[in-house]
Amino acid sequence: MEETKKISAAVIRRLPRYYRYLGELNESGVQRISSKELSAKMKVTASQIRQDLNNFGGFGQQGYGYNVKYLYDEIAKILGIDRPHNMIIIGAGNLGQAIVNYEDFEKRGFVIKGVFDNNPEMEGKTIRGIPVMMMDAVSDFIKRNEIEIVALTIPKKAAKEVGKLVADAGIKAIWNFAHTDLNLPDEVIVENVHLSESLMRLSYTIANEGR
Amino acid sequence: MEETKKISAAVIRRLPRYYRYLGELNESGVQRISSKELSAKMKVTASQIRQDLNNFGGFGQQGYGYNVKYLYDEIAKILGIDRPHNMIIIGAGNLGQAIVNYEDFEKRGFVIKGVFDNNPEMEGKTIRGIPVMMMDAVSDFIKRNEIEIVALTIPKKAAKEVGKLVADAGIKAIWNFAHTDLNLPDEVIVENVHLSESLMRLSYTIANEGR
DNA sequence: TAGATTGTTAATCGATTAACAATC
DNA sequence: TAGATTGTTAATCGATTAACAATC
Repeated sequence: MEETKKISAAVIRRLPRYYRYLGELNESGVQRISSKELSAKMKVTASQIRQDLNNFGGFGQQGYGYNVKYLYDEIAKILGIDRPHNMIIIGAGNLGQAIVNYEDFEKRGFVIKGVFDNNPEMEGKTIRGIPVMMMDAVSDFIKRNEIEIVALTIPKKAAKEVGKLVADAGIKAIWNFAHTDLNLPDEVIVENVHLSESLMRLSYTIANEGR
Repeated sequence: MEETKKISAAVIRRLPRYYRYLGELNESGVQRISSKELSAKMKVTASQIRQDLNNFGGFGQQGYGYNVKYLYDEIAKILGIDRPHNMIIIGAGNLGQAIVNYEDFEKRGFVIKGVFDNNPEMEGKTIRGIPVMMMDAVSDFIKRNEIEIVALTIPKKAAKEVGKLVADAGIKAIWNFAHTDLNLPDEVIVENVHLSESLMRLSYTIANEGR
């Protein structure tokens, strides 16, 4: 709530990657690391690492470097993954099922409480033990189960409408896999995963390689 | 091959979004649009649109704006999606199947020629008519079928090794869904889709909202 | 203590926005 | 022609890198 300075999107984009590397170092039993060593591993400058981290506090120690486990835990706090987040999936197609079945999200505290679809044949089924429900139940479910996040894995055509529906139901954030922008009020957080755009960037690089 | 000036990653990141909006305008029968109108729709500045496009050429006309269909086609060329790209999927799990079943990629010219896995039970099966083959056949298949792109939808543990395998087989680009960096030679293009990092960024925004 | 490495300020580099002459 | 809007240069803003004093 204090909100001193605004953290740039570029920094936020890098944070999960730091977190991943620190997690791996921690797993391997590494206890300390300097920005220089980490920079070599991650192929970024040591200066950038120090600048990025110092947006959030002084986590290191002169002459020593950073304690891996400590920094790892601090970044978890910054990322807000030091506590669970309730999530539902809307769209029980292949992609929705892939997300449900990918257990690592749950390990990170993203708890999938339900899956929703509008195909009556799916009703009553479960995916990895999680019940599939019909769309008419979604608003109620969000309110009663303190759902913070909706993963939208439905076709583009329906996405704007369903986005509005869950926004009205009080969802905090939408993880949007539909190939469209949702155009919701500013207080609804939207994180887009546009796979087709990613594939086009790849194609661009192929077409224009030679760097 | 002429390679005049280097296009920044920021511009490339925006190109597919322009392409998407222009496609939609074209579908709706809109024939011309000014940078100002487009900027209002896309919520970017008109200046940025003009600057971005002028990296690749003068596609507009003073006093008129841009011809939607023409610009759409030109961006397709820039993105290299004016010709087909052969692709294989390695990893026939939920995510791999989701990509195979998502027909829009094929519409854009990304032709999936095969799916590979190391689970013997999958051998001989097909997904949307595309055969699932075993990993020992992958190198040969790449060479014989002019495969340009590999989508890697396998667990992190195996990803580096398989990445090296397909790089050695002469693949141009890897669309990497594994939660790891591949560390391949520079000539191999890697486009990462790290879903867990996307979800953490979303979580960050929840934890630090109030902008 | 001497050496190492952070935290932070300053310098550089690059990207975005503004402005406007060119021109359709 | 007059009005509109691009293409492009200049100004601003922000992000990255370099440098180094502080300090463990």
